[in-house]
Amino acid sequence: MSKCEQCIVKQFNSLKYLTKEELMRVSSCKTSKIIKKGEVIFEEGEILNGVYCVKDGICKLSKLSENGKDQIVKMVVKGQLLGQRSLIIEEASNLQAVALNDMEVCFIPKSEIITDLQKNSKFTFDVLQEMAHDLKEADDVIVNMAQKSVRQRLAETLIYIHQNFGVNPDGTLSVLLSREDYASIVGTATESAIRVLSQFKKEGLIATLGKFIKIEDLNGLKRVE
Amino acid sequence: MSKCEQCIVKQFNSLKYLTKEELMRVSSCKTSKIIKKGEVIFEEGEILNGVYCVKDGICKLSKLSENGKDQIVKMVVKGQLLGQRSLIIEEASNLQAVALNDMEVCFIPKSEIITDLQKNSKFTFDVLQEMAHDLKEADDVIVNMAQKSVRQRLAETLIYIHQNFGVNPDGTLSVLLSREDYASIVGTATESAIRVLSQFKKEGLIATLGKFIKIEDLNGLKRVE
DNA sequence: AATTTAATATGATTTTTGTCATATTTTTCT
DNA sequence: AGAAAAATATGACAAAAATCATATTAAATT
Repeated sequence: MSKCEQCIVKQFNSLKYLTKEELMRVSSCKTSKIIKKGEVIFEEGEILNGVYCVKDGICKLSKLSENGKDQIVKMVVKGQLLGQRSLIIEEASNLQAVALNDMEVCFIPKSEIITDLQKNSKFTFDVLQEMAHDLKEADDVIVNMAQKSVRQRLAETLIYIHQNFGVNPDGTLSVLLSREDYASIVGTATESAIRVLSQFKKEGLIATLGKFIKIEDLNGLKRVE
Repeated sequence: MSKCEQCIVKQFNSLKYLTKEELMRVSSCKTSKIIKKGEVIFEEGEILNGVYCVKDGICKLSKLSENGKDQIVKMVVKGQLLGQRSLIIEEASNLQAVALNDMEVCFIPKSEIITDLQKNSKFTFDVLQEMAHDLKEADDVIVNMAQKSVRQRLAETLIYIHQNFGVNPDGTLSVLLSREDYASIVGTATESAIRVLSQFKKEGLIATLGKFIKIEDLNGLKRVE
């Protein structure tokens, strides 16, 4: 199995602040996992016994609302950690994680990482910084959810994905989401998401190549009201 | 001026993990402030040079949406810290803080607290835990905003205030909010908030005593759909 | 105390979004 | 390849919420 010390992925997350010794210890007890598209990584309410380091792929974090609909709260990509929060507050996960495409993740047991979290202050502070950043982003999502129209939210979602997760060589969004996923990010009915995307297409803001979406007019999308 | 070492308020936040020496240092450079109801503690976009420890009173944290409406994202009460996030990520505040009643706060300069944040691992870890908790709460708010009706959100807001901020001797909610504030928490038009509250009153779920709101039927509120 | 201003309240109407029904297309499975 | 299932699309209608108008009440100011 590959070693954490040499793993390029750790450069993108807080693990880069572990010392060589700490990394070797983590490396020796981590387990690598392949997760297929659509598979559940962990369930809402599940007690996590460690964190996942995403080596490849992307997943969605969602929460089941009382009305039975899933709400996607965040997407986690290659390079990021998954499940730190539950570990830190020692509670069951309040989110479900599902792979959006085939993934490769490393699982690091709680016992190995928790000491670093309490001893290595650089590491802890970096986790803290990332969490502060996530919180800021969450606040922005709250404001958008509360104040903007479905049309605006969907436009912004497309822009967000474009900017944060990149595009394929042909310019289509590299993250492939179903209409239901889009609805679940925006917090609307699937039919409404479909309708708005069709509208965007008619207006020339986006184009679809098979299942893929391509942003044709980024500034136009930014102007959507 | 009173001393942090003896201050009861610190028991409710991460400052309790500072050592006696650290506390004395903090105490010697903190400044105490009285903030009147309605006054701005800090503005959105303002660069904070420290954190506030709330000794008494309550304030709202809000963000101005692009459509010109304020969205209240969180309320901070006596015992809690204010402004940690901006300090941690070293960015301007993305929220505005306004006192909801007369407040007493202590301002701790950044320079004094940042070293503790990087050296005292117990302190850092506690801040991390609080932030993880806030993030979980923020996720729940996102789901509620996205999936629930204004009626439901307002009912839940009343319950939240009741449970977290307590009641006066006569049973009315101790936090006094305008209808506009309620609208701004729930993310709706002021008229809609007023309408729903009137409806709740007609249904016997709440009563109003002057400007104060009293929950008459907690279980009924919980059942609101 | 009288006047102005702000907050609360309510009706009428429009806009936005959700729901249900039903095609049509695409994917999956045997 | 062909059947079954799932995803996408669109129309018609209902429900929720926003907007605009206008009272009414309460608070602040002189």
